[in-house]
Amino acid sequence: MNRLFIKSLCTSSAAGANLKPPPPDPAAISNLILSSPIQSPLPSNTPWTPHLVNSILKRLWNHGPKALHFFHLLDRRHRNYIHSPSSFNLAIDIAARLHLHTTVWSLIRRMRSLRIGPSPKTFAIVAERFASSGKPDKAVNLFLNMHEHGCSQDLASFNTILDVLCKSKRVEKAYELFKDLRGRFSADVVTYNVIVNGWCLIKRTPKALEVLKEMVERGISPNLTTYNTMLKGFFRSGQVRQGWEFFLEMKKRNCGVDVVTYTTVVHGLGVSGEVKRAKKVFDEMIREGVLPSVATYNALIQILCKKDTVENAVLVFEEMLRKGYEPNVTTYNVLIRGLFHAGEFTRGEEMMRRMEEEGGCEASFQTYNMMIRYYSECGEVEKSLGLFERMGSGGCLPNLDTYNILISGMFVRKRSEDMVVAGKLLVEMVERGFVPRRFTFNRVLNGLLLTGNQGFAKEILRSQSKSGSRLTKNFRL
DNA sequence: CTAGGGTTAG
Repeated sequence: MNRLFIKSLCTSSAAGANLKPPPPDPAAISNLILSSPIQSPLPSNTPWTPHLVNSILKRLWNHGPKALHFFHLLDRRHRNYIHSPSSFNLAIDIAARLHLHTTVWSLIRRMRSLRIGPSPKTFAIVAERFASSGKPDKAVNLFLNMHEHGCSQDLASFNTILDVLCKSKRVEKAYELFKDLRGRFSADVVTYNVIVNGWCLIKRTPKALEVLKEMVERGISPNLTTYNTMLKGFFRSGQVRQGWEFFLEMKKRNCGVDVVTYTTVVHGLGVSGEVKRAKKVFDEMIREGVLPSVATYNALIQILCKKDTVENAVLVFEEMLRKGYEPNVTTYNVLIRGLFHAGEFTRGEEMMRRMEEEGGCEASFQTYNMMIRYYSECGEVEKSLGLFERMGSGGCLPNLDTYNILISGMFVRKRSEDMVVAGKLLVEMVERGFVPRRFTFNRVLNGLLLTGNQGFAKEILRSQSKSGSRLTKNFRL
Protein backbone atom coordinates (compact mmCIF):
# COMPACT_ATOMS: atom_id res chain seq x y z
CA MET A 1 0.00 0.00 0.00
CA ASN A 2 2.66 2.37 1.15
CA ARG A 3 4.84 1.35 -1.72
CA LEU A 4 2.00 1.92 -4.15
CA PHE A 5 1.44 5.36 -2.75
CA ILE A 6 5.07 6.27 -3.19
CA LYS A 7 4.99 4.84 -6.65
CA SER A 8 1.97 6.92 -7.57
CA LEU A 9 3.69 9.98 -6.17
CA CYS A 10 6.69 9.25 -8.32
CA THR A 11 4.70 8.71 -11.49
CA SER A 12 2.56 11.72 -10.83
CA SER A 13 5.62 13.85 -10.30
CA ALA A 14 7.09 12.39 -13.46
CA ALA A 15 3.86 13.22 -15.24
CA GLY A 16 4.03 16.65 -13.67
CA ALA A 17 7.53 17.04 -15.06
CA ASN A 18 6.19 16.24 -18.48
CA LEU A 19 3.47 18.82 -18.07
CA LYS A 20 5.95 21.50 -17.09
CA PRO A 21 5.81 24.45 -19.47
CA PRO A 22 8.36 24.22 -22.28
CA PRO A 23 11.59 26.19 -21.82
CA PRO A 24 10.96 29.91 -22.25
CA ASP A 25 11.17 31.09 -25.82
CA PRO A 26 13.47 34.11 -26.27
CA ALA A 27 11.60 35.18 -29.41
CA ALA A 28 8.26 35.25 -27.62
CA ILE A 29 9.62 37.17 -24.64
CA SER A 30 11.42 39.64 -26.94
CA ASN A 31 8.24 40.30 -28.87
CA LEU A 32 6.34 40.76 -25.63
CA ILE A 33 8.89 43.31 -24.42
CA LEU A 34 8.77 45.07 -27.77
CA SER A 35 5.02 45.30 -27.95
CA SER A 36 4.39 46.38 -24.38
CA PRO A 37 4.86 49.93 -23.08
CA ILE A 38 8.13 50.74 -21.39
CA GLN A 39 6.68 50.68 -17.84
CA SER A 40 5.31 47.14 -18.12
CA PRO A 41 6.62 44.56 -15.71
CA LEU A 42 8.45 41.51 -16.94
CA PRO A 43 6.57 38.26 -17.38
CA SER A 44 6.56 36.61 -13.97
CA ASN A 45 7.65 33.07 -13.14
CA THR A 46 10.17 32.95 -15.95
CA PRO A 47 13.18 30.83 -15.02
CA TRP A 48 15.83 33.35 -16.05
CA THR A 49 19.19 32.04 -17.16
CA PRO A 50 22.20 33.90 -18.58
CA HIS A 51 21.65 32.12 -21.88
CA LEU A 52 18.03 33.25 -22.08
CA VAL A 53 18.90 36.81 -21.09
CA ASN A 54 21.69 36.95 -23.67
CA SER A 55 19.53 35.73 -26.50
CA ILE A 56 16.89 38.31 -25.63
CA LEU A 57 19.50 41.08 -25.54
CA LYS A 58 20.78 39.98 -28.94
CA ARG A 59 17.28 39.95 -30.39
CA LEU A 60 16.62 43.43 -29.03
CA TRP A 61 20.04 44.63 -30.25
CA ASN A 62 18.51 47.11 -32.67
CA HIS A 63 16.04 48.36 -30.14
CA GLY A 64 18.60 49.54 -27.63
CA PRO A 65 16.39 51.49 -25.22
CA LYS A 66 14.05 48.50 -24.76
CA ALA A 67 16.99 46.13 -24.39
CA LEU A 68 18.54 48.26 -21.67
CA HIS A 69 15.23 48.71 -19.95
CA PHE A 70 14.81 44.95 -19.84
CA PHE A 71 18.31 44.53 -18.46
CA HIS A 72 17.71 47.11 -15.72
CA LEU A 73 14.35 45.66 -14.71
CA LEU A 74 15.84 42.24 -14.27
CA ASP A 75 18.84 43.65 -12.45
CA ARG A 76 16.76 45.58 -9.95
CA ARG A 77 13.57 43.61 -9.46
CA HIS A 78 14.79 40.07 -9.25
CA ARG A 79 16.54 39.26 -6.02
CA ASN A 80 17.17 35.69 -7.06
CA TYR A 81 18.73 36.44 -10.40
CA ILE A 82 22.12 38.08 -10.91
CA HIS A 83 23.25 39.04 -14.38
CA SER A 84 26.20 37.15 -15.79
CA PRO A 85 29.35 38.96 -16.96
CA SER A 86 28.47 38.20 -20.59
CA SER A 87 25.05 39.85 -20.17
CA PHE A 88 26.74 42.89 -18.67
CA ASN A 89 29.10 43.02 -21.62
CA LEU A 90 26.19 42.91 -24.05
CA ALA A 91 24.34 45.65 -22.17
CA ILE A 92 27.50 47.77 -22.07
CA ASP A 93 27.94 47.32 -25.81
CA ILE A 94 24.35 48.41 -26.44
CA ALA A 95 24.68 51.45 -24.17
CA ALA A 96 27.97 52.45 -25.81
CA ARG A 97 26.41 52.21 -29.25
CA LEU A 98 23.69 54.62 -28.09
CA HIS A 99 26.43 56.94 -26.77
CA LEU A 100 25.02 56.58 -23.24
CA HIS A 101 28.31 57.06 -21.45
CA THR A 102 26.79 57.54 -18.03
CA THR A 103 25.00 54.22 -18.39
CA VAL A 104 28.19 52.54 -19.60
CA TRP A 105 30.09 53.63 -16.50
CA SER A 106 27.31 52.81 -14.08
CA LEU A 107 27.13 49.32 -15.58
CA ILE A 108 30.89 48.92 -15.20
CA ARG A 109 30.67 50.05 -11.56
CA ARG A 110 27.78 47.66 -10.98
CA MET A 111 29.83 44.80 -12.41
CA ARG A 112 32.64 45.67 -10.06
CA SER A 113 30.42 45.90 -6.99
CA LEU A 114 29.02 42.47 -7.81
CA ARG A 115 32.63 41.28 -8.16
CA ILE A 116 32.03 39.80 -11.59
CA GLY A 117 34.19 42.13 -13.63
CA PRO A 118 34.90 44.25 -15.56
CA SER A 119 37.09 41.99 -17.67
CA PRO A 120 39.52 42.86 -20.47
CA LYS A 121 36.68 41.96 -22.81
CA THR A 122 34.51 44.67 -21.24
CA PHE A 123 37.21 47.23 -21.91
CA ALA A 124 37.73 45.95 -25.44
CA ILE A 125 34.05 46.58 -26.13
CA VAL A 126 34.12 50.12 -24.82
CA ALA A 127 37.45 50.86 -26.52
CA GLU A 128 36.05 49.61 -29.80
CA ARG A 129 33.15 52.06 -29.50
CA PHE A 130 35.56 54.94 -28.80
CA ALA A 131 37.88 54.02 -31.64
CA SER A 132 35.13 53.68 -34.20
CA SER A 133 33.45 56.92 -33.24
CA GLY A 134 36.55 58.99 -33.87
CA LYS A 135 38.00 58.96 -30.37
CA PRO A 136 41.09 56.72 -30.56
CA ASP A 137 42.81 58.68 -27.77
CA LYS A 138 39.99 57.84 -25.41
CA ALA A 139 40.36 54.18 -26.38
CA VAL A 140 44.07 54.31 -25.57
CA ASN A 141 43.45 56.04 -22.24
CA LEU A 142 40.89 53.47 -21.35
CA PHE A 143 43.49 50.75 -21.84
CA LEU A 144 46.13 52.68 -19.91
CA ASN A 145 43.75 53.20 -16.98
CA MET A 146 41.98 49.87 -16.90
CA HIS A 147 43.95 48.71 -13.87
CA GLU A 148 42.26 51.51 -11.91
CA HIS A 149 38.95 49.84 -12.61
CA GLY A 150 40.06 46.52 -11.26
CA CYS A 151 41.31 44.93 -14.44
CA SER A 152 44.91 44.02 -15.00
CA GLN A 153 46.84 44.66 -18.18
CA ASP A 154 48.69 41.87 -19.87
CA LEU A 155 49.98 40.89 -23.28
CA ALA A 156 46.56 39.60 -24.35
CA SER A 157 44.79 42.83 -23.50
CA PHE A 158 47.61 44.81 -25.12
CA ASN A 159 47.13 42.79 -28.31
CA THR A 160 43.40 43.35 -28.07
CA ILE A 161 43.59 47.12 -27.80
CA LEU A 162 46.02 47.23 -30.73
CA ASP A 163 43.66 45.10 -32.76
CA VAL A 164 40.69 47.28 -31.86
CA LEU A 165 42.58 50.38 -33.02
CA CYS A 166 43.73 48.68 -36.23
CA LYS A 167 40.30 47.32 -37.11
CA SER A 168 38.83 50.80 -36.84
CA LYS A 169 41.57 52.03 -39.16
CA ARG A 170 43.43 53.92 -36.45
CA VAL A 171 46.66 52.25 -37.37
CA GLU A 172 48.92 55.24 -36.72
CA LYS A 173 47.59 55.39 -33.18
CA ALA A 174 48.07 51.66 -32.76
CA TYR A 175 51.61 51.80 -34.12
CA GLU A 176 52.49 54.58 -31.66
CA LEU A 177 51.19 52.59 -28.72
CA PHE A 178 52.92 49.48 -30.04
CA LYS A 179 56.31 51.21 -30.22
CA ASP A 180 55.88 52.71 -26.75
CA LEU A 181 54.86 49.55 -24.96
CA ARG A 182 56.11 46.54 -26.92
CA GLY A 183 59.04 46.20 -24.52
CA ARG A 184 56.90 46.34 -21.41
CA PHE A 185 54.48 43.66 -22.62
CA SER A 186 57.08 41.66 -24.60
CA ALA A 187 55.30 41.73 -27.93
CA ASP A 188 54.80 38.32 -29.50
CA VAL A 189 53.90 37.02 -32.94
CA VAL A 190 50.25 37.96 -32.38
CA THR A 191 51.20 41.57 -31.63
CA TYR A 192 53.20 41.81 -34.82
CA ASN A 193 50.49 40.12 -36.87
CA VAL A 194 47.95 42.62 -35.59
CA ILE A 195 50.13 45.53 -36.70
CA VAL A 196 50.96 43.97 -40.07
CA ASN A 197 47.23 43.51 -40.62
CA GLY A 198 46.60 47.10 -39.55
CA TRP A 199 48.85 48.54 -42.27
CA CYS A 200 47.35 46.13 -44.79
CA LEU A 201 43.83 47.25 -43.90
CA ILE A 202 44.64 50.81 -44.91
CA LYS A 203 46.48 49.52 -47.99
CA ARG A 204 49.93 50.54 -46.83
CA THR A 205 51.75 47.34 -47.71
CA PRO A 206 55.23 48.93 -47.66
CA LYS A 207 54.72 49.72 -43.94
CA ALA A 208 53.42 46.19 -43.38
CA LEU A 209 56.55 44.75 -45.00
CA GLU A 210 58.67 47.00 -42.81
CA VAL A 211 57.01 45.59 -39.68
CA LEU A 212 57.49 42.08 -41.06
CA LYS A 213 61.20 42.75 -41.48
CA GLU A 214 61.38 44.24 -38.02
CA MET A 215 59.82 41.22 -36.37
CA VAL A 216 62.34 38.92 -38.01
CA GLU A 217 65.17 41.17 -36.83
CA ARG A 218 63.83 40.98 -33.32
CA GLY A 219 63.83 37.23 -33.42
CA ILE A 220 60.10 36.61 -33.74
CA SER A 221 59.33 34.17 -36.54
CA PRO A 222 56.43 35.03 -38.81
CA ASN A 223 53.89 32.23 -39.17
CA LEU A 224 51.32 31.29 -41.77
CA THR A 225 48.91 33.86 -40.37
CA THR A 226 51.50 36.57 -40.97
CA TYR A 227 51.94 35.51 -44.60
CA ASN A 228 48.24 35.11 -45.26
CA THR A 229 47.67 38.58 -43.83
CA MET A 230 50.33 40.04 -46.09
CA LEU A 231 48.93 38.20 -49.09
CA LYS A 232 45.49 39.59 -48.47
CA GLY A 233 47.03 43.03 -48.07
CA PHE A 234 48.52 42.94 -51.57
CA PHE A 235 45.23 41.99 -53.17
CA ARG A 236 43.31 44.50 -51.10
CA SER A 237 45.56 47.32 -52.23
CA GLY A 238 45.26 46.28 -55.85
CA GLN A 239 48.81 44.90 -56.09
CA VAL A 240 47.69 41.76 -57.88
CA ARG A 241 51.11 41.04 -59.37
CA GLN A 242 52.88 41.33 -56.00
CA GLY A 243 50.18 39.21 -54.43
CA TRP A 244 50.65 36.50 -57.01
CA GLU A 245 54.42 36.50 -56.59
CA PHE A 246 54.09 36.41 -52.83
CA PHE A 247 51.83 33.38 -53.23
CA LEU A 248 54.39 31.63 -55.48
CA GLU A 249 57.10 32.42 -52.94
CA MET A 250 55.00 30.96 -50.12
CA LYS A 251 54.59 27.71 -52.04
CA LYS A 252 58.27 27.61 -52.99
CA ARG A 253 59.39 28.08 -49.41
CA ASN A 254 56.99 25.41 -48.14
CA CYS A 255 55.17 27.69 -45.74
CA GLY A 256 52.40 25.11 -45.63
CA VAL A 257 49.82 27.08 -47.59
CA ASP A 258 46.32 26.26 -46.40
CA VAL A 259 42.66 26.80 -47.24
CA VAL A 260 42.90 30.43 -46.10
CA THR A 261 45.79 31.08 -48.50
CA TYR A 262 43.88 29.61 -51.42
CA THR A 263 40.65 31.40 -50.54
CA THR A 264 42.53 34.69 -50.40
CA VAL A 265 44.03 34.14 -53.85
CA VAL A 266 40.78 32.96 -55.44
CA HIS A 267 38.99 36.00 -54.06
CA GLY A 268 41.81 38.42 -54.85
CA LEU A 269 42.21 37.33 -58.45
CA GLY A 270 38.47 37.25 -59.00
CA VAL A 271 37.86 40.72 -57.63
CA SER A 272 40.45 42.08 -60.04
CA GLY A 273 38.51 40.48 -62.87
CA GLU A 274 40.76 37.48 -63.47
CA VAL A 275 38.02 34.92 -63.17
CA LYS A 276 39.75 32.26 -65.28
CA ARG A 277 42.91 32.39 -63.20
CA ALA A 278 40.83 32.33 -60.01
CA LYS A 279 39.06 29.20 -61.22
CA LYS A 280 42.42 27.62 -62.05
CA VAL A 281 43.68 28.29 -58.53
CA PHE A 282 40.49 26.74 -57.17
CA ASP A 283 41.17 23.59 -59.23
CA GLU A 284 44.80 23.59 -58.17
CA MET A 285 43.87 23.64 -54.52
CA ILE A 286 41.75 20.53 -54.93
CA ARG A 287 44.59 18.82 -56.89
CA GLU A 288 46.98 19.73 -54.06
CA GLY A 289 44.67 18.09 -51.55
CA VAL A 290 43.61 21.27 -49.77
CA LEU A 291 39.90 20.96 -49.12
CA PRO A 292 37.88 24.08 -50.04
CA SER A 293 35.70 25.40 -47.22
CA VAL A 294 32.30 27.05 -47.41
CA ALA A 295 34.18 30.38 -47.38
CA THR A 296 36.15 29.29 -50.46
CA TYR A 297 32.92 28.50 -52.27
CA ASN A 298 31.45 31.79 -51.14
CA ALA A 299 34.43 33.64 -52.59
CA LEU A 300 34.12 31.81 -55.89
CA ILE A 301 30.36 32.30 -56.08
CA GLN A 302 30.73 35.98 -55.31
CA ILE A 303 33.30 36.68 -57.99
CA LEU A 304 31.26 34.76 -60.56
CA CYS A 305 28.27 36.94 -59.71
CA LYS A 306 30.34 40.07 -60.00
CA LYS A 307 32.72 39.40 -62.86
CA ASP A 308 31.10 36.55 -64.74
CA THR A 309 27.45 35.52 -64.86
CA VAL A 310 25.02 34.74 -62.10
CA GLU A 311 24.14 31.54 -63.99
CA ASN A 312 27.67 30.24 -63.53
CA ALA A 313 27.48 31.21 -59.87
CA VAL A 314 24.30 29.16 -59.50
CA LEU A 315 26.07 26.20 -61.15
CA VAL A 316 28.87 26.36 -58.57
CA PHE A 317 26.25 26.61 -55.82
CA GLU A 318 24.56 23.44 -57.08
CA GLU A 319 27.93 21.70 -57.31
CA MET A 320 28.65 22.69 -53.73
CA LEU A 321 25.35 21.13 -52.63
CA ARG A 322 26.09 17.93 -54.58
CA LYS A 323 29.42 17.65 -52.78
CA GLY A 324 27.63 17.78 -49.46
CA TYR A 325 28.60 21.27 -48.30
CA GLU A 326 26.15 23.19 -46.16
CA PRO A 327 25.84 26.73 -47.48
CA ASN A 328 25.62 29.41 -44.81
CA VAL A 329 23.96 32.83 -44.64
CA THR A 330 26.82 34.41 -46.57
CA THR A 331 26.45 31.94 -49.43
CA TYR A 332 22.79 32.76 -49.78
CA ASN A 333 23.30 36.49 -49.38
CA VAL A 334 25.93 36.53 -52.11
CA LEU A 335 23.68 34.57 -54.46
CA ILE A 336 20.56 36.57 -53.71
CA ARG A 337 22.50 39.77 -54.29
CA GLY A 338 23.76 38.39 -57.60
CA LEU A 339 20.24 37.53 -58.69
CA PHE A 340 18.82 40.90 -57.69
CA HIS A 341 21.72 42.65 -59.35
CA ALA A 342 20.90 40.82 -62.57
CA GLY A 343 17.30 41.99 -62.23
CA GLU A 344 16.12 38.46 -61.40
CA PHE A 345 13.93 39.56 -58.50
CA THR A 346 11.65 36.53 -58.61
CA ARG A 347 14.55 34.10 -58.55
CA GLY A 348 16.12 36.14 -55.76
CA GLU A 349 12.97 35.78 -53.68
CA GLU A 350 12.89 32.08 -54.48
CA MET A 351 16.47 31.72 -53.26
CA MET A 352 15.51 33.45 -50.02
CA ARG A 353 12.71 30.93 -49.55
CA ARG A 354 15.16 28.07 -50.18
CA MET A 355 17.56 29.57 -47.70
CA GLU A 356 14.99 29.49 -44.93
CA GLU A 357 13.11 26.32 -45.83
CA GLU A 358 15.79 24.02 -47.21
CA GLY A 359 18.99 25.65 -46.04
CA GLY A 360 17.87 26.13 -42.47
CA CYS A 361 19.37 29.62 -42.48
CA GLU A 362 17.53 32.60 -41.08
CA ALA A 363 17.64 35.70 -43.25
CA SER A 364 20.03 38.22 -41.70
CA PHE A 365 19.83 41.98 -41.66
CA GLN A 366 22.23 41.92 -44.63
CA THR A 367 19.70 39.82 -46.54
CA TYR A 368 16.85 42.17 -45.75
CA ASN A 369 18.77 45.41 -46.21
CA MET A 370 20.08 44.33 -49.58
CA MET A 371 16.66 43.24 -50.85
CA ILE A 372 15.00 46.36 -49.47
CA ARG A 373 17.65 48.45 -51.21
CA TYR A 374 16.99 46.88 -54.60
CA TYR A 375 13.23 47.26 -54.22
CA SER A 376 13.52 50.80 -52.89
CA GLU A 377 15.76 51.96 -55.70
CA CYS A 378 13.16 51.11 -58.30
CA GLY A 379 10.25 52.49 -56.33
CA GLU A 380 8.74 49.15 -55.29
CA VAL A 381 7.59 50.62 -52.00
CA GLU A 382 5.09 47.86 -51.20
CA LYS A 383 7.75 45.19 -51.64
CA SER A 384 10.21 47.04 -49.39
CA LEU A 385 7.60 47.62 -46.72
CA GLY A 386 6.57 43.98 -46.88
CA LEU A 387 10.14 42.89 -46.17
CA PHE A 388 10.44 45.50 -43.43
CA GLU A 389 7.33 44.08 -41.73
CA ARG A 390 8.75 40.55 -41.92
CA MET A 391 11.93 41.79 -40.36
CA GLY A 392 10.12 43.43 -37.47
CA SER A 393 8.34 40.21 -36.59
CA GLY A 394 11.30 37.92 -37.10
CA GLY A 395 14.65 37.26 -35.52
CA CYS A 396 16.39 40.36 -36.78
CA LEU A 397 15.13 43.83 -36.08
CA PRO A 398 15.72 46.69 -38.53
CA ASN A 399 18.94 48.59 -37.90
CA LEU A 400 20.05 52.13 -38.75
CA ASP A 401 20.88 51.17 -42.34
CA THR A 402 17.43 49.63 -42.83
CA TYR A 403 15.74 52.86 -41.83
CA ASN A 404 18.01 54.97 -44.02
CA ILE A 405 17.50 52.72 -47.05
CA LEU A 406 13.76 52.55 -46.54
CA ILE A 407 13.34 56.30 -45.99
CA SER A 408 15.36 57.09 -49.13
CA GLY A 409 13.09 54.74 -51.03
CA MET A 410 10.08 56.81 -50.01
CA PHE A 411 11.27 59.67 -52.19
CA VAL A 412 11.46 57.68 -55.42
CA ARG A 413 7.79 57.85 -56.43
CA LYS A 414 7.28 61.41 -55.20
CA ARG A 415 3.91 60.64 -53.63
CA SER A 416 2.29 62.34 -50.70
CA GLU A 417 1.38 59.09 -48.95
CA ASP A 418 4.99 57.92 -49.18
CA MET A 419 6.05 61.04 -47.28
CA VAL A 420 3.69 60.14 -44.45
CA VAL A 421 5.26 56.68 -44.26
CA ALA A 422 8.71 58.28 -44.24
CA GLY A 423 7.59 60.47 -41.34
CA LYS A 424 6.34 57.48 -39.38
CA LEU A 425 9.58 55.64 -39.98
CA LEU A 426 11.56 58.64 -38.77
CA VAL A 427 9.59 58.77 -35.53
CA GLU A 428 9.95 55.03 -35.05
CA MET A 429 13.70 55.00 -35.60
CA VAL A 430 14.20 57.74 -33.03
CA GLU A 431 12.07 55.79 -30.55
CA ARG A 432 14.36 52.84 -31.08
CA GLY A 433 17.39 54.86 -30.14
CA PHE A 434 18.80 55.56 -33.61
CA VAL A 435 20.01 59.04 -34.43
CA PRO A 436 19.02 60.00 -37.97
CA ARG A 437 21.41 62.17 -39.90
CA ARG A 438 20.39 65.80 -40.07
CA PHE A 439 20.11 65.34 -43.84
CA THR A 440 17.50 62.59 -43.38
CA PHE A 441 15.56 64.57 -40.82
CA ASN A 442 15.37 67.71 -42.96
CA ARG A 443 14.59 65.76 -46.08
CA VAL A 444 11.59 64.05 -44.50
CA LEU A 445 10.22 67.25 -42.94
CA ASN A 446 10.62 69.15 -46.19
CA GLY A 447 8.96 66.30 -48.04
CA LEU A 448 5.98 66.48 -45.69
CA LEU A 449 5.71 70.25 -46.04
CA LEU A 450 5.87 70.12 -49.83
CA THR A 451 3.09 67.53 -50.05
CA GLY A 452 0.62 69.32 -47.81
CA ASN A 453 1.31 67.37 -44.63
CA GLN A 454 2.06 70.37 -42.41
CA GLY A 455 0.13 68.90 -39.51
CA PHE A 456 2.27 65.77 -39.32
CA ALA A 457 5.47 67.75 -39.84
CA LYS A 458 4.61 69.96 -36.87
CA GLU A 459 3.78 66.93 -34.78
CA ILE A 460 7.17 65.38 -35.50
CA LEU A 461 8.95 68.61 -34.75
CA ARG A 462 7.08 69.03 -31.46
CA SER A 463 7.83 65.52 -30.28
CA GLN A 464 11.47 65.95 -31.20
CA SER A 465 12.01 69.29 -29.49
CA LYS A 466 10.25 67.94 -26.41
CA SER A 467 12.77 65.13 -26.22
CA GLY A 468 15.55 67.70 -26.53
CA SER A 469 16.80 66.39 -29.84
CA ARG A 470 19.69 68.24 -31.42
CA LEU A 471 18.01 67.79 -34.76
CA THR A 472 15.32 70.39 -34.33
CA LYS A 473 17.69 73.23 -33.49
CA ASN A 474 18.06 74.47 -37.05
CA PHE A 475 14.60 73.71 -38.22
CA ARG A 476 11.87 76.35 -38.43
CA LEU A 477 8.36 75.85 -39.66
C1' DC B 1 37.38 40.60 -28.21
C1' DT B 2 44.88 36.72 -28.41
C1' DA B 3 46.24 37.25 -35.09
C1' DG B 4 44.70 35.40 -41.16
C1' DG B 5 39.98 33.65 -45.81
C1' DG B 6 33.22 34.85 -48.07
C1' DT B 7 28.29 39.61 -47.64
C1' DT B 8 28.20 46.68 -49.67
C1' DA B 9 29.79 50.40 -53.10
C1' DG B 10 32.47 54.39 -54.42
